[in-house]
Amino acid sequence: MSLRIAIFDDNKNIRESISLLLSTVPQFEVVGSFSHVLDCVEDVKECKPDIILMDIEMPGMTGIEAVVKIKKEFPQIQVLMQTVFEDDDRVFDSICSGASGYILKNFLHTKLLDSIQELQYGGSPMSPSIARKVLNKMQTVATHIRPEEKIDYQLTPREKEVLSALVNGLSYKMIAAELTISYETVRSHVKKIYEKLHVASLTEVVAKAINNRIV
Amino acid sequence: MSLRIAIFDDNKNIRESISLLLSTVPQFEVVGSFSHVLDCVEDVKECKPDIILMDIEMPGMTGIEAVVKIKKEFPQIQVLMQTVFEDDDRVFDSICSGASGYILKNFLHTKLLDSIQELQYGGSPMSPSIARKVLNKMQTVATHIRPEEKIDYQLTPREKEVLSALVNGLSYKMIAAELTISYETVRSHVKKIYEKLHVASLTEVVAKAINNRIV
DNA sequence: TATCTGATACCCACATTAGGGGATATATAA
DNA sequence: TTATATATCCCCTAATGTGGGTATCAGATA
Repeated sequence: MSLRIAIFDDNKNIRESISLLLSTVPQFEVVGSFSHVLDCVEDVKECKPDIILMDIEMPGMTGIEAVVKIKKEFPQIQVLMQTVFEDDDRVFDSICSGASGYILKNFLHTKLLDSIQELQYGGSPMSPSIARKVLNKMQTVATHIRPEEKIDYQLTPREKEVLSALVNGLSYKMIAAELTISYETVRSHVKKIYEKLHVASLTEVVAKAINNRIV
Repeated sequence: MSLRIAIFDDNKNIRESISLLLSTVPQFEVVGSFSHVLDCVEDVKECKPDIILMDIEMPGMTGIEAVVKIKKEFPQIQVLMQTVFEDDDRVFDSICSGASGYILKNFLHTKLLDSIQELQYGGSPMSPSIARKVLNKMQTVATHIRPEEKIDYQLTPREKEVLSALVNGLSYKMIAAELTISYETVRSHVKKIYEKLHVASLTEVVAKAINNRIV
């Protein structure tokens, strides 16, 4: 069973040398080769690739934006980003866009064939330095979103209801109506919430509630 | 220049076969081989490895906990996790613990040597399926922390300053003092912000600002 | 039984924010 | 040269929130 591959790269030489390289593997079939991604969705619809090799820097629209569009239409297609750059933003954005692999161009000649096969078998080929960046990012992101602030403020169920209503922008009156309790009761709950969260204004409550994912 | 390697694995056969494998490379030197991690910090202090091969499942303390301790004391040491398991939690926890690579044991015989070298040169070796898991996690985490709705509300720089002060819980008075403008000016800005964000109360402003990461 | 907590409700006095105006100065764009 | 946008300031009234209390009642706990 052959594997259909499409190439997006604004450099003609690179497209051709990649094609040549791929042609050495019998089951690889280059079904499309494009110099820009302005019509990428149509192009992909036409040539129906299993795997796309996507350059990042291209005129008009970047490969990253293209991947977003393509993955939206054809989520099953695997995209391998290839670029000369390895700045954090590009790497991170590529991953978020839905790419399944990311290799630097100076690894192309030695690793491209392996990478494609790895993709095919459910792996995510990455150049070593990219893999390291990804892991580091994971670490910082994880310790950033997870940890600490998952303090338990010991809010009662009712207080949590009030709190989430507050975060949704309701006034005390509206909350009273919503929960069918009196305005004064809402006030009592809010006072308790203030105590428990150690804050002194509604805006602080809302900020703290959202940032600490209490609601 | 030789590379000092330590092994932590409760299975004696595995430790020995790894040692044997590593001994085929002249510049690799196995400086320690341990069946548990209960004294890992002391062990590491003693044998001073550059790289540690860490099994996850071990009696007493898991490899993941051990990595946390080791990286705290010796942050420059590179740790390669090796395990038969690839459930999301273990993988994710390992990465958060500070490991620089993660390979499955059934790849040990073919990939261990390459992996160690990759580590040495600043890469992060991962078995293909692990790499995929990591990328997927990144995607979900990323889309979770930076949710789409990055709508541009066209706030002016000054309005953004006011907004971020609001989110930090400051009152109009305090903001006025902070920005050295009058209370009334703060009010004017806030009015504008209300218009632009289509909201009608401070709490909504704060909630919207945080959720859409305007600030 | 006595005490505590969660949820409910009320009062008063004061502070702050909301909503409706209008005004001035400056720079930039049409 | 009018507009337009930004940033600044002011007034007044109504609505809402803040801080200090007190009180009832049910249910769990000591």
